[in-house]
Amino acid sequence: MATINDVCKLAGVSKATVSRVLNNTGQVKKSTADAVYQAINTLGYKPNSLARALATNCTNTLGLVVSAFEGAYFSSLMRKASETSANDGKQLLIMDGGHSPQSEEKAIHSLVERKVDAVILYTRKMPAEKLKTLMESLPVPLIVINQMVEGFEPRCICFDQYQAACNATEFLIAKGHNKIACISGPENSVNSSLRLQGFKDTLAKHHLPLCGIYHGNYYTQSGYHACQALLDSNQPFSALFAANDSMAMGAIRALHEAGINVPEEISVMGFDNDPAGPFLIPSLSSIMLPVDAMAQTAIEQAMRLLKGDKISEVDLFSGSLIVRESVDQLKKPR
Amino acid sequence: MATINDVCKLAGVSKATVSRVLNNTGQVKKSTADAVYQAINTLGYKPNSLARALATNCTNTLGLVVSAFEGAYFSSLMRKASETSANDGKQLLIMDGGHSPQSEEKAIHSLVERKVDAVILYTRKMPAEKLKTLMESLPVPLIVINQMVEGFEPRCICFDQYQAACNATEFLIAKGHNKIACISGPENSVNSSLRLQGFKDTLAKHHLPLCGIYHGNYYTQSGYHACQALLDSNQPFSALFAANDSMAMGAIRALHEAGINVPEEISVMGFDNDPAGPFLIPSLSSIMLPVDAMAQTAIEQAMRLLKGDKISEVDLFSGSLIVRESVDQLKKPR
DNA sequence: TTGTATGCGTTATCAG
DNA sequence: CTGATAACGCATACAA
Repeated sequence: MATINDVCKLAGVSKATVSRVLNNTGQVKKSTADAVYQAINTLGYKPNSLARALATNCTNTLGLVVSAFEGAYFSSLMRKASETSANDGKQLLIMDGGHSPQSEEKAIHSLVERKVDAVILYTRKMPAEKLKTLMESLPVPLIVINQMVEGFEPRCICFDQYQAACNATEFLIAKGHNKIACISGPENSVNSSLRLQGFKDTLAKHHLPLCGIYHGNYYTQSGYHACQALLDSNQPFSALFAANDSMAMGAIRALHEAGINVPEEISVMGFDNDPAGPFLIPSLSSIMLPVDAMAQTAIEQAMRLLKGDKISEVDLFSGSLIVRESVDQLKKPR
Repeated sequence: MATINDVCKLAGVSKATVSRVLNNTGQVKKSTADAVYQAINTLGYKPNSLARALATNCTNTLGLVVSAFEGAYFSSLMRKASETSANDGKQLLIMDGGHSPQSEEKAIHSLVERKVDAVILYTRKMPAEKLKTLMESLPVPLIVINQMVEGFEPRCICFDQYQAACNATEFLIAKGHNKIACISGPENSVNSSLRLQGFKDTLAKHHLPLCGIYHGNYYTQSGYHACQALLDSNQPFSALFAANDSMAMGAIRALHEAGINVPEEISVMGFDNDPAGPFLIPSLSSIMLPVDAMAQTAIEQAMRLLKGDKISEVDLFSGSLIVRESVDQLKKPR
C-alpha cells in the first residue's frame, strides 16, 4: 500500500503539501497540485483512514446496533439507516446486539472503541436506567430507538406503542367484537408492555372483559403455541390481537389446524405491517410502523449532535391502521 | 479518554510496561502488573483501537457486505457470521451492498479503507471477472459467498443451486406432475440461471414440456404478478416451481384470488426454506439452504487465510428437500 | 524485569 | 505558497 510519503517523493513535495491538496485546506499552486494528483493516481494511493482518524479524532463513521438480526422490520431499519448516513457522508457500521442487553452493551463498546462518531441503538430490552448511564458515560453521542430515557428525550426516537395498540383494539371493537383475546410480547419488554396496556385499557374503556392473555417472544412459533394454549383454555373469543405479525401468522396457522376459519369465525389483528402481510391467506390486518422515518430521524439527530447543533425532542411516531382480510365484522357469538 | 500515558503516570511505570501487561507479551513482575491493572481500573482506561491498529497493522475486524438487507435469508447469514467471527475474536462489521454490484464494490472499498483484516462478500449479481479483479487487487483477502471465481475456488463458498433445483423438480415429477410452470429469479443473476437450468434439464430428462417460465425479482409481489401473468396465458399446469419462497407465497396468493386451491388443484414448490414456510396455509414445501453453515465456513476460510494457512477448496453446499403441504400428488389433469 | 526510542500514516502548527 | 516538525496512542526492538 502506497503511503503519503511515496506520494511526496514521486511528486517532489512535502507531506504537508500532499495533505493540503488531499483535504483542500490552504492554498496550493495549481501546478504542484496537479503533480500531486498525478502521483496519487499512478501510485493508486488511498489515505489510511486509521491514521487519519487518529490524527483528527474523527472517523466519519456511525455505528448501529440492532437488538437482533431478525425479520423484515430490522431489514428496513438497517437499509434506511445505511442509506441516510451515506447521504450525510458517514459510513454506517452495523453490529448484532445478540438479543440481550449485555451483548448489546458489548457491541456498543466495541463500536466506541472503533471510534465511531456516534452510535444508534435499537433495543428491545435494555432498561432505561442502563441507557441513561450509557448516555452519560459514553464519549460519543448515543441515540436510541424504541426506548424513552428521562432527561435525554431528544436522543430518543420512539413509537407510540400504546396509542397504536389502542387503535388496533378499537378497530376490533368497532367490528363488533367483544370477546378479544391477546397474544402479547415478552413480559420484560417495555414496548411489549405498552402494547398490552393499550389493549387492556381500551377493553376497559368499553367495559369489555379480558379473555385470555398469553405471552410469546415475537417469533411465529410462539404465536402458534400461544394460540394453541388459548384454544385449550376453552375461553370463548371472536377476535385475537397479536403483538406482532409473526405471532399473528403463527396464531392463524394454529386456528387453521383447529379447524377454525379466519376471519369468518375468528378475526386476527397483527402489528408491524410485515411485507408478507398482503399476501397471506387471509391477508393480515396490521398496524404500520414508520420504521424508515424513525431510522432516518435517528441518523439526523445524530448528525445534528455531531455538528454541535442544539437538538430538540422529536414527536412520538405514530402508526396507521392497515385494514386487510383477517379482521371481519362479528357474525355470530362463539 | 484516558490514554496509555495516563496509566503510566498513575502506575509509575513506562508505556512499554503498560503495553506488556496489556498484551501479556514479555515478563512483568507481579506487583508492577497489579499496579498497572489498578491504574487501568481507576482510570477506566480502554486502549485506542485505532492507534493499536495503526501500530500493528491489524484491526481484528472482519467486514461483511451483503447484496441487500432483505429477508430472513440475510438475517441468518448476518447472525451466524457475526457469531462465528466473534468466537474467533474478530468483530464483524456489516455494510449494505445496496443491491447493485457498483455499490457492493463501494462498500468493499470502504471496508478495506477501514482496514478490516478480510472481507466477506455475499453477492447476487457481481460478475465473476469483476470478483477476480478484486481478489487480485485487494490488499486483504476477499471471500465470496454465492459465486464461483475461477482460480480462486478456495475463497468461494457456494451452494449447488443446479442440483437443488433438479431435486425440487424431481420431487414434483415424482408426485405425478407433468405440466410444471416456473417462476424464475432475475435473468441476470448467475444463481438464478442455475436454478432455472436445473429445472429445465430435469424436465427434459423426463421428456416433459416447458409450460410457462416467468421471471420475478425474488420479491413476493413479483411472484404474485408472475403467477397472474402465467394464469392469463392460459397454459395448463398442475404444479409451479418458484425460485424462492417469497415468490412462491405471492404465487399462492394469486392462485387463491383466482379461485384455485393449493395444493388440491395446483402444487407449489418454493426454495430457500423461509422460516415462515411451516406456518403458511398451506405450509410451503421448499429447499433448505444451509446458510448458517455457509456463513460459518466463509468466516473460517477467512481466518485460515489470515493465519497464513493454506486453504483448500470447500465442497459445494447442498440443499435438502423440505416436504410440506403445498405439494400434493397429482389428482386430475388440468 | 523494566525503560528508551522509534515507527505506524495522517493532520496541523509554525516558520520560512 | 511550501516545508519541517510535533502530535495522535500504541507496539516493539533494543538497551540497561
